[in-house]
Amino acid sequence: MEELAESSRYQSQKQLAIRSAASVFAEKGFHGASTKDIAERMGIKQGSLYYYFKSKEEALGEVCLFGIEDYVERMKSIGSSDQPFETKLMATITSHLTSYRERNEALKVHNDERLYLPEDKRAKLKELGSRYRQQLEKIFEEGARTGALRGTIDCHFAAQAVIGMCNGWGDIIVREPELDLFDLIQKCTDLVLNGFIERRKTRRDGSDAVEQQRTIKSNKD
Amino acid sequence: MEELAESSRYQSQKQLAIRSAASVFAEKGFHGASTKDIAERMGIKQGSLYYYFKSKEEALGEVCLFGIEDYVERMKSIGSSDQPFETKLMATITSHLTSYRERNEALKVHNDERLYLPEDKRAKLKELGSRYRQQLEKIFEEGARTGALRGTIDCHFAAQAVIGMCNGWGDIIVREPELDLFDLIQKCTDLVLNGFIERRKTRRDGSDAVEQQRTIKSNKD
DNA sequence: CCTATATTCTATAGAACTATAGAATATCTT
DNA sequence: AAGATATTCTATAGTTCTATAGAATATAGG
Repeated sequence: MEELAESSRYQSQKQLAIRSAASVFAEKGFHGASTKDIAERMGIKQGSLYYYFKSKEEALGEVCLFGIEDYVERMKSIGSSDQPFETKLMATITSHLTSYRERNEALKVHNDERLYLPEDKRAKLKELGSRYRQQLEKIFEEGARTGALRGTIDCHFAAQAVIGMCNGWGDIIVREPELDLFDLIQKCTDLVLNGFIERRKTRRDGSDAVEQQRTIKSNKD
Repeated sequence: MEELAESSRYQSQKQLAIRSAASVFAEKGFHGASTKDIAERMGIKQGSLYYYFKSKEEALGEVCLFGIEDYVERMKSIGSSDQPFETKLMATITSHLTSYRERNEALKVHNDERLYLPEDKRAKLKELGSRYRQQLEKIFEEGARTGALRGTIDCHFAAQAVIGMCNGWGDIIVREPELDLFDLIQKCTDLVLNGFIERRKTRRDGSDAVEQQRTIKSNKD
């Protein structure tokens, strides 16, 4: 009688509260956003907001964690699916980029405002992020085992680089609603798989021509 | 007699003020950082800070613009140098990643706190960022012209993706001082040039085998 | 309609923060 | 040393913000 009351109009405002907070945090940053701003966006008075959150930090916490579990879960199911490496990679990139459009404010906040979170939530968020990265790392490791990847690939690096690149598109995706997300997903996947350089030229010597990757001259020091 | 007084101890504190502000902004965010925090990190009292900045926003502005022109300039000189595409790309990645270690707080602030800047500085920063991206885009375009790049590469995408990936390493570079930056630079360059997948298998059919890039199956809809 | 519960409101205490003014001290130049 | 300039300090006005308490209103179920 008190656990789940989905049917009534009661309780239904909590999600609106989280979304309002997310949107104001995204716009003004955590400290720039006042509880008055959030309440007004939600259509209530400043004091009333404390019915939903017992502090501003808690509001940020709920915003940051809102839906993130699902997101990590999705990553996990991609990893354990039966698809070839290329497909898993593309699915990951799809999931990551798409989520920016689906829940833009929340993710933007998640990226920028971690540091204002109370310690426990920050730890949880860090752990979820780490789980997410490890999941992707496993996909790369499997790709390496099955020979889909070049042997020299550092899987830890690879996972981090892909996540970084995807996050780099986050702001742009949020700012430019007309951007063709599917096109972007394909290009990102293509970059990660194939890189940018041409490989037309065939070897002149009779060697095995196992690798045609170009190496780059070090210009260190 | 009033323009340049480099030798005296006067004037020398301004840079410290900017660095202090940068470091506190990076830690706590713009609104989270109080002028008291900044002053204390600098070793002076709160009120004294206003000798250097006439407002907190101005401090943020100086932090964000501090050194950025040089940075964009360096990018330009890379672009106009006489090196092959691969070298230019690596130089870009080197410059970008190295700058995080050199001036970590300032760049972190630059990424996160743009939105609190007064309009004019924000515009300037946006313009500098845009110049930076265009410069990199030109390098890609030249690579495409000379045949170093695959014909299908979208240079605008490419520039943005590389910048995004580099920024993704920013936090990590700042947080982990023991990280081997040169190793990271090489891996990033390698990824962008070659991608991750193996290309060992040679074609069975007698075709020209011009491209061995794998394409990925669309799983849209 | 009545009771219980959920939601919102008003009003405010108390804390923190920005920016300014003017006095005080330090450093430079001659 | 003396005057000029640069830097820092103290003290404070005025503003804004968070969080709480308790009253008021809305909704649900019998």
